[in-house]
Amino acid sequence: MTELLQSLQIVINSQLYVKDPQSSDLGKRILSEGIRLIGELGFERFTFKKLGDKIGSNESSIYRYFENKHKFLIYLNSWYWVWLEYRLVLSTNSVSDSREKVNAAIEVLTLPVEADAAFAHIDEVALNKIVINEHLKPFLTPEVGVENRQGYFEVYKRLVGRFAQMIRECCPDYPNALSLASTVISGSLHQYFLNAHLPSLTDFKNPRSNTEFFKNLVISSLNL
Amino acid sequence: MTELLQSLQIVINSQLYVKDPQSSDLGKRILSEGIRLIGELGFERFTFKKLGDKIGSNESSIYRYFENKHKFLIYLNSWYWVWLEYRLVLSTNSVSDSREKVNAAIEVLTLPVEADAAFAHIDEVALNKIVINEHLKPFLTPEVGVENRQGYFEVYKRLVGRFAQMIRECCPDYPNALSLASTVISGSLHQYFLNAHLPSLTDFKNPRSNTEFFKNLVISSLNL
DNA sequence: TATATATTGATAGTAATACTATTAATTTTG
DNA sequence: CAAAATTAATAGTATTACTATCAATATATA
Repeated sequence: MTELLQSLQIVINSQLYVKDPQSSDLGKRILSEGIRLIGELGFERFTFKKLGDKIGSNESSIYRYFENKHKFLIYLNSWYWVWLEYRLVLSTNSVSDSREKVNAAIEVLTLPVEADAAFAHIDEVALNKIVINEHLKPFLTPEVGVENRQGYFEVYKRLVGRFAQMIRECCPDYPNALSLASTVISGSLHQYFLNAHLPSLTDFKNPRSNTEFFKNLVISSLNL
Repeated sequence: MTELLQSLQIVINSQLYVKDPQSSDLGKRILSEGIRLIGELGFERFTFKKLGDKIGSNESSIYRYFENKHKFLIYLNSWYWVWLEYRLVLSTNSVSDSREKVNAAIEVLTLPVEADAAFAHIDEVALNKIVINEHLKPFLTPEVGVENRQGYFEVYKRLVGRFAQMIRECCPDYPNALSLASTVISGSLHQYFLNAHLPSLTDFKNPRSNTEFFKNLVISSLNL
């Protein structure tokens, strides 16, 4: 739980920012309006200049918080993963049956997000939309190896690792817990994306049916 | 089979190019060196100017074949999907047992690619590497809906649909054939990516173990 | 073979982007 | 109230993703 409590403050790898955006008013406006603007424009069209205009501030001021927009995106994704890990632990911690625990985990990882009043400057629903559309972009660059070594993806790896551990506890002989965990987490986001943009590639009818698909996938893979 | 033979010529949606690159020498050099250069630099750093230099030609000449590099990437991905569909049908057509057919399909869809001498100007192995790294980029843009309506992703959808159909024939009651098909195709590429760049997120040891993971996933989901 | 036509190459130019640098104005803090 | 920190405004740079124009060259046809 120590690890969890540490993350409950949503502490993000300090290499991802120049100045902690959660430490000032301007910083928080950068986060909240940045989330809104990326959701609106998509990440490619989003620029610090547009964000500066939107918050009645200046491009150069935003650069004092984030080195570049790539790191800004990784920051937002990291925030989301830490928050999701926190919700994952909340929902599974008290569940003793290992199979039920895996089911509870899949619900948190695949069901739609609801706003969390605990973090006023972050609209988790809007952030979830960004993650659905953009979560792979931090990875899909030639620098992924270097950035991984610098720990930019630590929190995502921790989330996958935690879910994989639950799978292992459920079924110690299953040899692909990590692959299954990463397939579910990334795959579910992908299904949401397909449903929104390329619906003929999915059977997604509603979030519940998607969750049942992944529950069935996991439970039957583990021969339960 | 008509559909297959039609694709055997690797006919690509003509909206994706200005002038058919398979119709001239320069066009073929654009394809073969373009594949090499994107593989080397990654798609973001790749430019038509650099490609022009590399093939001893000019930026402006490449623009006479492709409107922009985004369409060039979709073209390359489309080429790959048509070729994969062709190999998929070759490997499954003569298999009568529906379960074996699904297994054969998973092999084609997840095992590494080997060079195909039938298409001299395309290095399929290098193209496969590009698809692993970049196949989601055509989708992850705000224009995905429009481009989908223009048929840019037809061949990918046909491939997913064909695999889904095999799943249905294997198990008519299974309600998520499309989701399962898209999860396997996209998920396997993702596992290759993770193995290359973020290996702590996967159990991938070798291509064969990855294929077994997806076979197990499908077969157990279908209760076979 | 001459000539029209299509293809390719070279050069220049534009608007937008992703920044950096500098300095001035404002706010915070001690 | 003065010093320090923060923010805003402006200007500037290199690169990118193109477009436009025109010259050179290859090819097709009469």
